[in-house]
Amino acid sequence: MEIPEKLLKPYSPSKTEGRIYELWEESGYFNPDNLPARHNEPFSIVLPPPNATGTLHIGGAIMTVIEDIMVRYKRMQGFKTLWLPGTDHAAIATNSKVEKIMQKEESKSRHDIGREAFVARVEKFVEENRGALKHQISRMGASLDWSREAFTFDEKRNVGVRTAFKRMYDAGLIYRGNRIVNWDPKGQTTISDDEIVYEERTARLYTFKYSKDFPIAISTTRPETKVGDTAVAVHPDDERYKQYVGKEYDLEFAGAKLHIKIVADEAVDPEFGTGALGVTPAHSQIDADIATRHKLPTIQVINEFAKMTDAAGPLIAGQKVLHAHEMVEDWLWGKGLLQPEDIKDIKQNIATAERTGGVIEPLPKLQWFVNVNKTIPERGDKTLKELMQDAVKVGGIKFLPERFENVYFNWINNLRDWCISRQIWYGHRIPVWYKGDELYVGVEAPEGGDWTQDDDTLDTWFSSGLWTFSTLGWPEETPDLKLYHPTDVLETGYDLIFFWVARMILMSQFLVGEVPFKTVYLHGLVRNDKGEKISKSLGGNVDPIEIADTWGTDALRMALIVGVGPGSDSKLSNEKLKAYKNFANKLWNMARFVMEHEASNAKFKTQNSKLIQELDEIVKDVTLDMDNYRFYLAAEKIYAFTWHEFADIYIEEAKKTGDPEKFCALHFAFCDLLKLLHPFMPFITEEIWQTMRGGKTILMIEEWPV
RNA sequence: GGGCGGUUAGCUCAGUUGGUAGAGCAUUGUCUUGACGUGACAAGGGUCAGAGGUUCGAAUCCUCUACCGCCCACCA
Repeated sequence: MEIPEKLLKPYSPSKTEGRIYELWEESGYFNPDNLPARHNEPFSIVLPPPNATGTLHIGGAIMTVIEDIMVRYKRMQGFKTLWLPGTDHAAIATNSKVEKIMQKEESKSRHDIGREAFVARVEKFVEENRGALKHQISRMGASLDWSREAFTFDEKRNVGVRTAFKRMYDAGLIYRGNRIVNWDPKGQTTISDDEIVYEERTARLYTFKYSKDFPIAISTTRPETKVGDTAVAVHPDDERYKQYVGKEYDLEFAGAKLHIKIVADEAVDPEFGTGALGVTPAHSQIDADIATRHKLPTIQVINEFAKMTDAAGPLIAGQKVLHAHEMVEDWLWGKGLLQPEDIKDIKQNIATAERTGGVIEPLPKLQWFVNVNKTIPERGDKTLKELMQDAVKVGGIKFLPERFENVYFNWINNLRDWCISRQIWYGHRIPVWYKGDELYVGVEAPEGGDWTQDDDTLDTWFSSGLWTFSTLGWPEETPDLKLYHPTDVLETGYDLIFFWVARMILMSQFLVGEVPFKTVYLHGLVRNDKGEKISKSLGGNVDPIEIADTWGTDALRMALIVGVGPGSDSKLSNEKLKAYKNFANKLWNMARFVMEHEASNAKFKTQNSKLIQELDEIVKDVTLDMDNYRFYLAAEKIYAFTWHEFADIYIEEAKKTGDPEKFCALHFAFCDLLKLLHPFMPFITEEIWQTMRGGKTILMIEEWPV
């Protein structure tokens, strides 16, 4: 056989990859509707939608690669394989990113340009980014069905979100309530419990009495909030304070008039500080809980701008929280209520907002919530919490690695009602309209004038939670939805268990009445040579496209996969990339050798060939690994066999003996090895296949060897 | 305060149900052999964190300890 010119030179990814991806796209086989008839049984994965804010980072690359491996494997096995792409509008992330850009470039805030102009601006930004993102995902070799591409904020998904809201509202699972929320003064919005990042800081713990006459000393790190106190709580068994429980005191503290009741509550730790807790119901979740139990009044003394309200009293009203802190401290010194020994440094976890870094200020606010503890008659009187537990306990969802199931259950046990309304502008507007005292909830705006829609938008995870079925056409009963839902595998990073995996289970269990997926494969974080976290926010950015340019996409894929089991963090090093780049070239030369020595006329008996016997073993072994999601092992095994058995032993042997039967066996085995390798190194294997077969068939849909 | 993960060759990591340790890279030596020097052959290198236990036998199971890392939690 004549050897093409290109095989005489080293393998060139840059001259190959674009052309091969086009070949695949033109074949139409990314779309399961176009697959040959043997592809019957469905297999589906939805791509975790990358944020439309930016470029593909290394975490997005590993996600893409793992899923592409699964999908290519299943497609070759004959499944009607759908891998559905999309992007996430990532409401809060995008909103704050555009705000940052505007602040930096024009020193303007979103309030300066108004809602409409701001949203238009964000949409423009998103449109520019989405195209780039698609290109980058394709560069990884992703065999995604682009004809079904979705966006969490497109019209169809919008209908899905409004429908979900309406159905949950009608079922009493969504309610509007005045409760303590996590307020981010910097981002000017509420955030959910999961969007809080705790930072350890040293804080000063002050111990003092409200006034000379008050019998009990309290401890606090935030004296300025004490103007909002309505009680002092002690442990019921605390002998020191038993005589005071039930008594009430009127006093003046830092210019504010307080009415303090002494209450006994189990939540108080008698060992901490003085064992007495000044209860500030408006600005602490635990205090709010105590206040509810003891029917205490709530006084809001801090506003949305982290300034003291008028209720804080004339001394500090209008002051910023930090300044008020100093003023109250000064007041305490001046009144002789504080001595140097009353101030201690303690370690404290301070709550900050994930996106803006702003210090969270708990505030009472009228917001929308998802009730996770309400029983649902149409779902067997279970609560959302229980439905989420059932999905894993009896619904058959398996986590990989299994240990994350405990993490999941632990999260559910601690779950409170989910605050879903946000005061940012970019996102799904809450489908609620008001007219006077009337309230209307609907998929579309109510008929007639005078209705005003709720200003708030929904938590971005509300729409992400619908992703497995909103992408398939829900709420319509589409053929796609019937065929591909529940999806087979959900593959994502373990850091998204709470944000996303749990929310998808919640939404699917209630809205569709089934689990959203059967297996959850969780990948770890990719770190650099030094073991540091590679992330956009921390700098030290590693661009997967740059790596693919330098080493070839196939080498990058192998480097990301080999030796990296689910759930474990990994390191990406140049040594590893080099090793697999070399492997690609080795494979290239094997192809040349096999083609040069093709002995198509020779007869050979496979049962007599040791190579073929060993090949059978490796096929069985690798197939078992693939079925059990051990891609890191499968890849390594094929690599080792191809190089160190097939090439080092069998090619050398054939060279020495010149036996035509041996060359024939080589040819046969090499074709199977290309198939085994294809999910991992799709570009070079397809390129070799095309060269050997003269473009007659396409490796992507060849049958997986058995 | 709970929970989880890690600790195996210089480096990065495998080791699926327990049977006297493996890979890649790195190091050293040999090979200017027409598939490939991005190669081949070969060599060196580990008391599998420590202690105890179960077992005929443990890197692998159990207990404890140490260090590193992560997650969760309403100690104000």
